[in-house]
Amino acid sequence: MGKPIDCITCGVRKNSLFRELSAENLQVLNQMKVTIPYRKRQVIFCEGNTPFGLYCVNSGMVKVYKLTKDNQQQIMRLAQAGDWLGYRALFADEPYRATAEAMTNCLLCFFEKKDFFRYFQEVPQLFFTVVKKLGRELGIAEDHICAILSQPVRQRLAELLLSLKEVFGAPEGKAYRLTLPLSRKEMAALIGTTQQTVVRFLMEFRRKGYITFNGKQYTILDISALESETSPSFGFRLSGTRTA
Amino acid sequence: MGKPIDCITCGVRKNSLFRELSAENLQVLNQMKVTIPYRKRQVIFCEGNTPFGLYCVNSGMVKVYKLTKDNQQQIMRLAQAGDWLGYRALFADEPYRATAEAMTNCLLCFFEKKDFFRYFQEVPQLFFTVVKKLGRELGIAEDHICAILSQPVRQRLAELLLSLKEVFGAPEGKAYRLTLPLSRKEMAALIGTTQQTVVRFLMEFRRKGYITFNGKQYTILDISALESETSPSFGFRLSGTRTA
DNA sequence: CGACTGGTTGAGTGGTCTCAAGTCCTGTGG
DNA sequence: CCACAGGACTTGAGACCACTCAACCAGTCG
Repeated sequence: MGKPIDCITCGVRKNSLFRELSAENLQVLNQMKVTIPYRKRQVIFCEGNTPFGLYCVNSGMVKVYKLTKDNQQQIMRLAQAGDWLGYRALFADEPYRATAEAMTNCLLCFFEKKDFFRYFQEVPQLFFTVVKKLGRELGIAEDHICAILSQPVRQRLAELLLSLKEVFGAPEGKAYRLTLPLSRKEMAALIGTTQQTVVRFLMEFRRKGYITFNGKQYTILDISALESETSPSFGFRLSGTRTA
Repeated sequence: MGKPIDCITCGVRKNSLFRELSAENLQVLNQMKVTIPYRKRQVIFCEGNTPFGLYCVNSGMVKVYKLTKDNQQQIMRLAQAGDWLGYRALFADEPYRATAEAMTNCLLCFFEKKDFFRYFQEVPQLFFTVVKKLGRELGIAEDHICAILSQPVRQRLAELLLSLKEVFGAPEGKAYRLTLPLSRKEMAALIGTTQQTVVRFLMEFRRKGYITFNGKQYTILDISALESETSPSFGFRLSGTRTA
C-alpha cells in the first residue's frame, strides 16, 4: 500500500469522472474516502447486496459478472484505474445486480453513500456528469445487445480483441501488442460462449495470420482483417452510426 | 386529435416519470410542450440524428430499433402511453443510437431540449428521477445481455411471452389473454432470431398446450410451463453463490 | 511426486439458420 | 364485387455453427 492516496494528486483521476473538479471540491472528496486493498480473487460486492457507497478503482483490475441460471459467470464489464464501481446500483437505488471480484490485487477508494449524496448537493455539476455517464453506459449496453444478437461467436471474438486493444494494447509498428489479464474462460464469459470455442477461433485467427499469441501475450498483426471478420459484407452505414 | 392534451389532467401521467410533480410544476411543463400526431409506420427519429428534445407517449405504440449490419431491425424496446422516448440520447448528450417508429397511430408530446433543461434547474428533484430511471434501465439492459447470452432461442421466446403478458395481458380465469400488436417478424426482432424459428416454437408451445393463438390473439394457458422453459433446472439462487 | 488448473484438440450432436415452397390474409384498383 | 399483388404466416429439407463430452498436455503448487 505504501503512501496514502490523495484524490488531489491521484494519478488516475484524469481518467475518472472526477476529472473536472476544483481543488476545494477534491479536498472534500479526499476527506470522505477510505482506501481499501483487495487481494486477487477477493469479492468486493455480491449480486443481491445493498450498496452502501461508491468504489473508485485506484489500481488493479476488477471484473463485474452475473451468474447465469446454470451458474456460469457472465462478465458484464472490466473496471480498472479511474473507473467507478457499483455506481449503477447506487444511483438506481436498488441492490447490486452483479458481483465484483478483484482479478488482480487492487486498491479501491470507497465513498460512503450518505457522504457522497451530500457531496452531490454541494457540487451539482456532478449530476450532469452522472446523468451523462449513465446515459452513455446505457447506449453502450444497447449496442452490445444488438451486437450479440446479430453476430455469431467468431465475429464477437474478433470484436472483443479489437476492443481489448483499446484498453490493453500498445502499438508496435503496424501491430498491437496486448497483455491480457484474462483466461480463455474469461474471454468466453465476456462474449457468451465456451472456453473451447474461444480457443478454436483464436487458433483459426492465428492460422490465418491475424494474430499471434503465447499464453496471455497477444499480438494483433492484421487489424483490418479482424475488422472485416466483424462484418463480412460492408463496413459502415450512413448517418453517423457506430458500433461499440 | 380531438381535445388538446393537458399535462395536468393527462390520464397517462400516473405511469410516467412526471408522476410526482406538483400542480405548478405541471403547469410549466404543460406550457412548454407541443403535441404531435404520428401515423402508423411514421418514423419519429432516426439513428444518427441529434436529439432536439424529449418525447412523451400519450397514446399509441412505438418501437425503438437499431439496424444490424445486415440491415435487419433489432428491436430494443416498445414504448407506450406514459413512456419517455429519446431520453437516453438527450441525457447522454449524443446522437440517437436507435430509430423510433410508430407501430400504430400515436400522439406524442414533445418538450424542447432548451426548455426542458431549464425546467430541470427549477425542479431539481427531477435529477434524482432521471438518475434512478437511467440506472434501472441500465440494470435491465444488463440483465437482458445476460439472458440473451445464456439462453437459447426457445427460452428467450418463452420469456418474451411472459414479459409481454405483463404489458398486454388480461387475466381470464387461470389463463392470460393477450392482443399483441406485433408480427412474428417483430417478435423475432425482439429476441434476435428469425421469423421461421419464432413460428416453429410458437407451434411447439401450442402443440404442448402452453398457449393457443389465432393471428395476433394469444392465450397463455399454462404460465408455469412457460416459466419452466426459461430455466429447466431451478429458478432462483442464493446471493453470493460462486462458481468454482 | 501427485493434484489441480488452464489450455488445446477431436468426435459427435443438436439447435438454429437459410433457402424454398406454399397458404392465408389484406388492401387496392379495375 | 372480383382479381390480383403483396405481405404475413407456415412448413420442410439441408447445412452449419457452436456446444458437449472426452482426452491429453503443460505448468504450478502443495
